[in-house]
Amino acid sequence: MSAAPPHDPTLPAERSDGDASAAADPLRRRVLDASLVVVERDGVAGLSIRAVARAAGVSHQAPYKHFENREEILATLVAEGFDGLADALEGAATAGDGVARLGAAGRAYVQWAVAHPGSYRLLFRPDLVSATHPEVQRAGGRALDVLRTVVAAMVDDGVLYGDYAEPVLVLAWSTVHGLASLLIDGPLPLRGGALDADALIADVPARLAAGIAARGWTTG
Amino acid sequence: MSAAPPHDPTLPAERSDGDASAAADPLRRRVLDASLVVVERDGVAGLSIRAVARAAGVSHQAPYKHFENREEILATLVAEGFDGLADALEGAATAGDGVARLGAAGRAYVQWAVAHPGSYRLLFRPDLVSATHPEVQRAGGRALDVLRTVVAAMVDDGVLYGDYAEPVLVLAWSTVHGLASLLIDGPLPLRGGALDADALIADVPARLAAGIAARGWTTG
DNA sequence: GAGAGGGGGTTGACAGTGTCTACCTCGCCA
DNA sequence: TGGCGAGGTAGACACTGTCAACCCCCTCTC
Repeated sequence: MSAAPPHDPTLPAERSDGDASAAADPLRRRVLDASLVVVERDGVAGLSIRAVARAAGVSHQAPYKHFENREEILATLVAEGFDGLADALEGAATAGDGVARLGAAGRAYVQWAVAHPGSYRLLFRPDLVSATHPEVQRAGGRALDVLRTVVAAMVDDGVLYGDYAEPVLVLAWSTVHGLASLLIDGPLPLRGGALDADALIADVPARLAAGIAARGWTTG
Repeated sequence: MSAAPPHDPTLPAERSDGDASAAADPLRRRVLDASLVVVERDGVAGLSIRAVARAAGVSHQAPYKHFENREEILATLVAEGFDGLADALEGAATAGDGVARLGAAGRAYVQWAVAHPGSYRLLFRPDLVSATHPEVQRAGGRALDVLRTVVAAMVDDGVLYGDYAEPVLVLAWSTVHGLASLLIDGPLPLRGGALDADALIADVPARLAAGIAARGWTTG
C-alpha cells in the first residue's frame, strides 16, 4: 500500500500560493482527501474529525463549515467509494459473454476492495453512515446496477432463467463481498496457508460464474 | 458457562439474594451479558465500557477488574459468538449427503447471523478485536472447521475434486458471510423489494451447494 | 483472635472525541 | 463607508477509555 492513496488524494499540505485554484480546491475537497489518507493509514478507528482536521492542517472546527456533521463526511466518502467501485466494475465487465463478464466484474470488485481496504470497510458500516443517505443510495445503487446488468446478460445468453436473476445477483454480490471482506478482515487463518489471495481473487469469481452457468440454475 | 445463557441474555438485575450462585455468577459474566444486551440494543457504536458498566449496575471501572481492557471484553464476546455460530452449524449439518449438509449449514449460518446481528457484526471487526487473539482464533477456527468438514464430505461423495476443497470452502464461506452481511448491513435496496430475506436464506445456500456440486467443479 | 494481604469494588483525573456556541476576519456589494 | 455573510478560529461541554489511588471485607497465617 505505502504512499499510494486510493483515488490518489495526496495531502496538498499548505498551498503556498493563494491563486485561483484555491477556490476550485476548497477545504471541502481537502477534508475528503485527508479523510481517505487517514482511513487508509489508521483504519476506521483512527478516522476522527479532529484527526482529519489535523491532517488537513486546519482547526478542529473547520470541517463543520463544509459538512453538517461527522456522518455527512463519512457518507460523502462512502458515496465516492461506491462510485470508484462502480467505475472499476464498469471498466472490467466489458468483453465476452455474460459468464465471462460476471467473472471479470467479480475479480474487479475484489481487487478494488483489497486495493482500498479502508474505503471498502467504510461502505458497509451503517453504524457510521446511514444506509438511507441519498448519495449513498445513489452511488451504491450504481455499483449494484453494474452487477445487475451482467447477470441480465447471462439471462439473455440463456444460461440463467430470468426468475433467478435477482437471487443470483444476491449470490454473486454475496460471494464477492464475502471474499473481499474475508481477505481484508478475515480473522481466520486463510492467509499464510496454502491459500493465496491473488489466486482466490482470480479463481473464486470465475468459479462462481461457471457454477451459476452450470445446469440447475436454468430450471430450479 | 453455567446458568447464564450465551445468547438471549437477559440482564440479571441485582441479585437480591447473596447465595452461592453469586460466586458462580460473578461480575465477569454480568459484564459479558450486559455487553450482549447493549450491542444488540444500541449496536456496536453504543458498546462502550461505561455503557456496559451502567447496564450491569456497577462503576465504570469495575469491568477492568475482570478484563484487561476494552478489547479483551470484545474478544471474549467474539469468541463466544463464534462458539455460538459453530454450535448452530454443528447442529444443522448433521443429516444427508455433503451437498445437503452444506446447504443446511449455510442456512444455519445466515440464520444465526440474522438472529444475532450485534454479535455477528462484532465477529468481523478487526479494528475492535485483533484477529490474532488466541480465543478468537480458537473459536473462529472451530466454526470454520465445521464448514471444512462439510466440504470434505462433498469430496468424499465424489461431487468435488479434492484440490478444490479449500477454494470451495472459501467460496461457501464468502457466500454465506456475504449474504449475512448484506442482509444485516446492506446499504442497498435489497429488502422491501421483490426479495424476501427468508427466501434468500433458504435459497442461496441451497443454490450454492447445488452450484458447487454441478459439473465443472470436479475437473477444473 | 490479630493482623497482613489481596481480590474486587469505588471515585477521581486525564487526554481524546463530536459538536454547540461565540468570536474574528476577510471580500463583496449597495 | 458600512453592513454582511462565508469561512475560518478558540472555548466549552458531555462523553469515551484508561491510569491511579483508595477502601472494604474475606481469607490465610501466626
